[in-house]
Amino acid sequence: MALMDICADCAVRDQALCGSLDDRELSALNTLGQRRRVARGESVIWAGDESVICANLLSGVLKLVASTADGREQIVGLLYPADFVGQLYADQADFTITALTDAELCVFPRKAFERVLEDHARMEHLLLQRTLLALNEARGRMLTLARKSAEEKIAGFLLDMASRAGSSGCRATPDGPLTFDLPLNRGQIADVLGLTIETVSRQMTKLRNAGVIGLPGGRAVTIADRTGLAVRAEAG
Amino acid sequence: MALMDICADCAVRDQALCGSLDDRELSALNTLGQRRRVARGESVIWAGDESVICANLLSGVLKLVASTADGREQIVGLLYPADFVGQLYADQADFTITALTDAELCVFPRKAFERVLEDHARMEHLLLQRTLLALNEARGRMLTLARKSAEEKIAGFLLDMASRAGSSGCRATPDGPLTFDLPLNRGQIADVLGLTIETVSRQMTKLRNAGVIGLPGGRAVTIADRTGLAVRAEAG
DNA sequence: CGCATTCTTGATGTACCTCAACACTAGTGG
DNA sequence: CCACTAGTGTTGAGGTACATCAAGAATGCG
Repeated sequence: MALMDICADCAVRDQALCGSLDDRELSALNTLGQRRRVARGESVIWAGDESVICANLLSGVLKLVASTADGREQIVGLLYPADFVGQLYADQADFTITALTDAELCVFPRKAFERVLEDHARMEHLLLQRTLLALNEARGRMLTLARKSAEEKIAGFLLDMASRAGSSGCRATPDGPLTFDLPLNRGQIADVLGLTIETVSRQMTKLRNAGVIGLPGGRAVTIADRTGLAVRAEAG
Repeated sequence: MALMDICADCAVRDQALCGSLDDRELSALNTLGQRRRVARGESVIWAGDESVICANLLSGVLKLVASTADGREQIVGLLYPADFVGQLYADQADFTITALTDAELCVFPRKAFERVLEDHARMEHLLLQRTLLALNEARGRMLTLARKSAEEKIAGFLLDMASRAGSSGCRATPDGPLTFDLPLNRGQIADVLGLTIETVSRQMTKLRNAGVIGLPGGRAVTIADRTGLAVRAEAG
């Protein structure tokens, strides 16, 4: 049956909220869910619009953007595969959600998903735990945004991205040099860290000149001296 | 019975998470809960310590503080009566929680409270909704911290505090002058907004000189021109 | 009243922003 | 294969908002 197929070949079947459901329960969600591809740069949800959909992210990276009336922007969260997308129990969306890379979603009508949640305590419990984690992360980020220097912000960000890239590759050498591609361009990094493009660029070359990282070209970064980076992330 | 008494005279019985329980269910919590008074300045939970307790806040205001290794601090949240206090499903506390005013708590062992939550889907649901609200607020605050000017931060903060003070008093004149006491001193306001004491002070007197607010003395503030304040909160 | 704390105000410094030019990369079509 | 272009990243010069350092002034408590 076609409906079952969309979960059968789901790359995040076990990591996403759906992981809490058995095959029988999953079929209920199946009738609601719909696969959707979005291109890099395309928005999934606009701040201010009615909150009608939510989704599981299957592949790609999304950004969660808050902005002022006069157009200043701040990325308040990044969403990775298996993350839950959207605002439940809210009439309006507070943040704009846009694809940073081509991405694939499993989209649900918001209200219908909330109803499913009501009947599945384990799934709601998982969502609670994720939300608590996200809240802690957001609060940690408040400290970074408000109190850390540009150098500390960049160093911390690169460590974050490295651990994320490293975990998926499951490297044998946790302390050796690691090279990976950033999913964000300089402007987006600036939007994450509350800086400007120029400051991001300058700090990156400063770290390269210090021999702590390498910048082989494109969006690639190599972590040459992880402890050096960690030191700069903590005090500056 | 003495156990029942601690809920019977609870000031936040209906607003707190317990509001989701009927009298019978409440007695179960009763056997776990314990009233505790804390003095202004006293800490309830320390960052890095094992997360062994949680609580409902009955009266007073608490601050949630994140800090760097070298002592820079950021208040990442304020807790008011009926708010839930503590970190569930975590071994360690990530933030220090300290009383800004004398306060009263209804304290529970964390693990025991988690077990109660398991059996009471409605309470867990309430907690989820609160957590989602807190997450949205934290994300909004990220925009403020990273992208707004000192004037915008102060104006927005005063509007926040005014609406909080106004709502409890249930004023008849939403647009007339409103006077209230800030629960925070200048240093704490600075810690909330990611500024310094001096900048907070300067911006306050600037707003007073502009006729937008009055500073009658002590920690009192009067909102003289709410729309003027709102304008300054949005663009500056 | 006297002492400690908090708040205000001033002078100076600096980290980051802004504006501007240039270099690199990648994709397109001749 | 190489110009052509648009997007992205780098580097420089200069400005500014806020921090820092340093005195006083006001407040509040014993």
